Amino acid sequence: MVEDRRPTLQTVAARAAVSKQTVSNALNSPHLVRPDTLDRVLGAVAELGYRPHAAARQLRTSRSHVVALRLEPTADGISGAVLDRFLHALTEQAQLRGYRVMLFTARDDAAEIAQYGELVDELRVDGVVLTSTHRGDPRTHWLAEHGVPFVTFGRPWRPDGGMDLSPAAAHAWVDVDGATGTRAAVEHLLALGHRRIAYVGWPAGSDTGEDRRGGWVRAMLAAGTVPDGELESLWLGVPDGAGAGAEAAEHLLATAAPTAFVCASDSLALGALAAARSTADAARSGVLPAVVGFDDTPVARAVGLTSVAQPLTEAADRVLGLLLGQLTGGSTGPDLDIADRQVLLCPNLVVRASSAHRTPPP
Amino acid sequence: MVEDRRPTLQTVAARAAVSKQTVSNALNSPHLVRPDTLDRVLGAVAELGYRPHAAARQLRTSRSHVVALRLEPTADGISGAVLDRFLHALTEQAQLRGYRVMLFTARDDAAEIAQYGELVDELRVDGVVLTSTHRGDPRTHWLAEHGVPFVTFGRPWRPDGGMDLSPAAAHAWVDVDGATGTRAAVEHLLALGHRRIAYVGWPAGSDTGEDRRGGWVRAMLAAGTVPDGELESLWLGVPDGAGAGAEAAEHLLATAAPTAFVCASDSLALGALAAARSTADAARSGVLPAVVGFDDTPVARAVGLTSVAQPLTEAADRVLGLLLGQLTGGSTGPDLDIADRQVLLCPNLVVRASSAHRTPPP
DNA sequence: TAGCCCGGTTGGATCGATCAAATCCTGAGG
DNA sequence: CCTCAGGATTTGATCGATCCAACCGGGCTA
Repeated sequence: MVEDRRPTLQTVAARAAVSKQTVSNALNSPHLVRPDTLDRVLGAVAELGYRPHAAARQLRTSRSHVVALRLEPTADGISGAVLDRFLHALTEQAQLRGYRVMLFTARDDAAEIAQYGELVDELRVDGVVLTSTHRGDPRTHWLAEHGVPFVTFGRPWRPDGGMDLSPAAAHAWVDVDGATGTRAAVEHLLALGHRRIAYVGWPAGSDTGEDRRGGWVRAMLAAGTVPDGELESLWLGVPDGAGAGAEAAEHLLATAAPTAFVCASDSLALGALAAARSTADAARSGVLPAVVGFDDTPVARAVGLTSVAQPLTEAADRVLGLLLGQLTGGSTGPDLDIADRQVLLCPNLVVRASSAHRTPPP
Repeated sequence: MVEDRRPTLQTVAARAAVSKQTVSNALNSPHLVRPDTLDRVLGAVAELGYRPHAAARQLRTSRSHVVALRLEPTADGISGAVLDRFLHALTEQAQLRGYRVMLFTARDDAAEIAQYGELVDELRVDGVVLTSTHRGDPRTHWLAEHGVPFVTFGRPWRPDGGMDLSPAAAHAWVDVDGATGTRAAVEHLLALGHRRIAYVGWPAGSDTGEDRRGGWVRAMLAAGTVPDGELESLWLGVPDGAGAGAEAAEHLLATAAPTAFVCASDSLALGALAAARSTADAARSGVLPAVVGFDDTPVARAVGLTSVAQPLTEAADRVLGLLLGQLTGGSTGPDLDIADRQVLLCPNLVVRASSAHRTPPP
């Protein structure tokens, strides 16, 4: 309550018997200040508990040291936790580097762009982090056109589903290689002796989905444990959710007799697990099909589900690194080679009880 | 790319042939401006796409229109989703009212207070939203002493576990009445015919835990379906987590023969559900004990678990209402009656398959 | 000794908005 | 015709920091 009043540069300057400019230099460019003056000034700063006024600084420098992130509209599924953990890591990393994260929400891409307009025009944020990139994403184009520094967590996808390599899409991004994740899952199951490994994923049209399915397809082809022609009957694409996952798994069990499932998400996997259990119970065979999920959400941990974990902390780290590179390097500086601005991280498999047993049915 | 340069008040003023002050008035106090001038000015604003510079405004008014929220250190459990949904709602509400949410993290209370110091001293935020209040919380005292407007999501708890009613704790808060939630759960189960309803909660020492357990105790005493003396043997306190929940439930099933479980969290409930299933299987009785969780996390939805849902959207709404009331009303204005600044919301029960069957074992 | 360079320091202008007070208008009243 | 009240508008100062150009004193060269 005894708050006299915020100390300003002027206050500190008076205290240290120098001009305010010298105080500013002491804090921002210490090498310009003579050592003894520096000590005196820093002493005064400490005594008074001086902190620069963010708005004043920003007004002059037009850097806010804030980055914006859109909070997805109530990610209802279990996988909502993925963005959540990414957000954590991002906030932590930002803080470490002297930046802060500001949130906003938007119902759709158009609304999101409107928000960008607001945030950028008001000069509230220096840069933007985008998640959930999708085909023909209008947001990246808008940002690029308006010269807003940004990095996406997610690859730029072309309308046809491939990766967009056009100049407009040549922005910095970080992503996790889903295909490698599902491939690792398949190989893990192969090593356990499974041969007929099914895949429960999403309907065609989802980029991330195709990515993950691709890993399964290639790993299965490479293994050759199933005739190539039969592969098509070993997978199903359904909307995300435990219920849909259960139905899909049941159907596959009935029609294709797999001994293990690789799933595109933990929600699907949770359903598959339930289906596997009830079927095994019904048959009284006692041998449970193995199940592997994706995203390593808290649920996976809770129910002992093997899952592919995305390195979210590292992703956040890299995203922020790239973004801050753009901010400090400036557009004039020698740009990083494009390859260095596009990062593909490898996920890793967390093995738990749902795939621990070594005894696939014959 | 054709960005001429941000329009400023001056630009707009020139365009509308008035002084910049008039433009400012047109935007902030339209009633001071003659209707025809107002039109002209607003026209110019629209044409130029003018947006006030947040930092400049803040420098003058010392209001940032930003509120701070601490992101808990990777809430690993399933219940992390609670804060997540609260965060969503808060961001949305804030945006609706012209505010934004800024995040930060802190390892512990001390670090959190340090962050407050930074955010407040730099005048980055106008107010703070606190979550997870606990006994003898040092954060509220710090904020109160430093005259920082804040609202907590969570009641102020006394060191002895009661509610803190001391002047220092007379701050604005919003919370959800856990006791009412567990009571509703019990009554729901009673209506289904259950009589021996067990409780799986956390060890004594958690305020929220005591709150929730209290609801169960009172509801059971009121129902009188179990001799008062036996109540103590019908509950267990264990650390949060599905594993612990399963063990606790198994133990209770073996020692106290309950036909239903009320749990302090969805994680515990998930464990209880698993225990219930395997025990029922073992006995081949075919009748599953009912289970009710708490928090209505996505997992509950996924596995069909009845759960007590917190009205998080409303909570966020009220929190923001209280906070903005402090900000705009100012400390000079007639303070709200204390009763109006402390809001206790009622959760509601979402009934799903885990408690839908009408046939408790005899 | 005058002239120059240079590290260290200083005063003043500036960023873009708002606040406070002065000024301009306009119509009513004397 | 002049005064005056009152609203509408403008002028000038201000928030707190950084940028820029000028300044100062000493060491060096010529």
